[in-house]
Amino acid sequence: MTQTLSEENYLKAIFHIGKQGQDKASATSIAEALGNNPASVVDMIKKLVEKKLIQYDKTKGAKLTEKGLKAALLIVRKHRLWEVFLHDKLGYHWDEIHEMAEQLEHIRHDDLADRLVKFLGFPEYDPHGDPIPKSDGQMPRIPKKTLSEVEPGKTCQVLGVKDTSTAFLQYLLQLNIGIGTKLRVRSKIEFDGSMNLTIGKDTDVSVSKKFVESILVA
Amino acid sequence: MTQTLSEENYLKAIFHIGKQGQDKASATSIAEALGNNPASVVDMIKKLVEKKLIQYDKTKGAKLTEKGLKAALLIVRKHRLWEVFLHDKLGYHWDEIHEMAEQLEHIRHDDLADRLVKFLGFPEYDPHGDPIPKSDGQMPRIPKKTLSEVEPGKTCQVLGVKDTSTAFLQYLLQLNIGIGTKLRVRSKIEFDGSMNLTIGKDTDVSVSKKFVESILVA
DNA sequence: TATTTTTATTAGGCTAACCTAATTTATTTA
DNA sequence: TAAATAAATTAGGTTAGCCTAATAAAAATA
Repeated sequence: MTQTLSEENYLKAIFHIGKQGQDKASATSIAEALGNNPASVVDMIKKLVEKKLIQYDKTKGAKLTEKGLKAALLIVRKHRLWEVFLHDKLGYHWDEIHEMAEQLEHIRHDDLADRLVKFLGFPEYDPHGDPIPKSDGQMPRIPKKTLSEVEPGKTCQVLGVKDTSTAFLQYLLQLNIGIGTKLRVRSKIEFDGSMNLTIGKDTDVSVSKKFVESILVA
Repeated sequence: MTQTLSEENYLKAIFHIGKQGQDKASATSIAEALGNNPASVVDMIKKLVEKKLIQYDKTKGAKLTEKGLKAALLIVRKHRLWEVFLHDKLGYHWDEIHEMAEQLEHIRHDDLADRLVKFLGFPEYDPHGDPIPKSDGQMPRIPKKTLSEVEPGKTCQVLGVKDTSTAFLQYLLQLNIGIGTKLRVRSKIEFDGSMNLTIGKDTDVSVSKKFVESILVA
C-alpha cells in the first residue's frame, strides 16, 4: 500500500514517460529519466511487478497497473499542489520550485493533498500550466488553445499541432519542440503577430504568426 | 555541509536530549530517542564525530559542536515552522501535526525557512508552545510563568519548578511530570484555584492551587 | 538474411543504516 | 573493594538501492 521514496520516483517516471507518446516505458528510458543505470532499473522493475504496481514486458516496456497509476497520480497531484504553494504563497519563481516539489511530493499523510488543495483555493493547474490531478485521479480538461493566445510572460506546454505538414513538423524537430515542450512567450509583436519565445530553459527564437497559430498549448 | 536524513535525525535527538537536563547525550539515550539499537548509534556517532558535528566521550556522551548545533537548530526551526503551517493554515490539530513535521523538517532549500517564517507572520512559538529558533540560532526568550496563569484549553510545557521540596518533587515523579512534559489545562476551578489537567496524551488529574503555582511553564 | 548496434539482463560488488550476539568497560551496590 | 548491573563496543550479518562489466536478446541496417 505504501511505497518507498525510490519506488515512488520510479512510478512517477513511468507515468511521465507514458504521457509523452507511448504508454509503455522501456528500461533505458526509465534509467535516463532518473539518472540511474539500466541494470538498477531492472532490479526495481522486478520489485514493482511483484508489488503489482506495474506490468512489464521485456520488449514492450513497463506500464502502470490501476494500483500503480493511482499511486503515481497521487504523487503528481502532491507535486503540483506543492508547486502552487511555493509559487503563490512563498513567492518562488517557476524555475525555483521544481526541486523542492520533488522533495515535498513524498510527504505522506492521509488527507494532506485534500487539505492543501482546499487551502490553495482548488487550483486546477500548477505554475507551469500542468494540470493537477483530482483526488479521484481525474485530470482537469485541458482547454485547447493556440500559442497565439498566450500572454507575454506566461509559460505554456505544447499539446499538439493544428498543421501536420512535413515542412512544419520538420521545422519543429529542428527547433527541438515536441509534445510536452515548455514554451515561454517573451514578447508578442502586435504588428505582424509574431512572437519571441524561449524554448525549454534557454533557447530563444522568434517565430511567425503562422507558426504560433499552428501550435496547441495549455 | 549537508547531512543525510538519518544524520539529521541523530543531530536532532542529541539536541533534544541536551535540552532536557544534561548537555551530553549517552549512546543509550540516543538509541532510545530514535528507537534504534545502541550498536547502531555507535556507528553513527563515529560518522558524526568524523564530520565534526559532535564531540564524543565514551563516558560523558555526545555533545553538538558549533557546526552540529547550527544544523540541529535549522532542523528544529523548520520542524516548528511547518507545525505552524499545518496548524494555522491547513487546520490540523496539535496532535496530528508532529508526524508530518518530522517529514517536512528535512526539506532542503537555501531560504525555505526564511520564506516560511515570513509567510506565517514571524511566529515565535509553535502550536505546542515550543520556541522557534531564529535564523541566527537565537531562541525567543521564554517568558516564565506558572501553570496557574495558563488559560483553560491551552497546552503548555513544564520548564521547571518554584518549589523544590522533596514532597513536591516526589509528587511530580508519581504523576510522571518532568521537564518538558506537556500539560493541557482542561478546566480551572475559580472557587479554589485548582485545575483539571491532562498530562501528556491521556492521563487526567486534578491538582490544587498550591500545585499550579509551583510549576513554571511556557 | 547476416551483421551491427542497441537494449535488457545477469553476476558480482558497494555503501548506508540498520540488526543480534558476544564482549569489554563503567558504574553501582553490597 | 568485589560482585553485580548497566552501558558501550566489536564482530559479523541483512536489506535497499545503487553500481560496473560481461553476456544475451532484440532491433536496425547493410
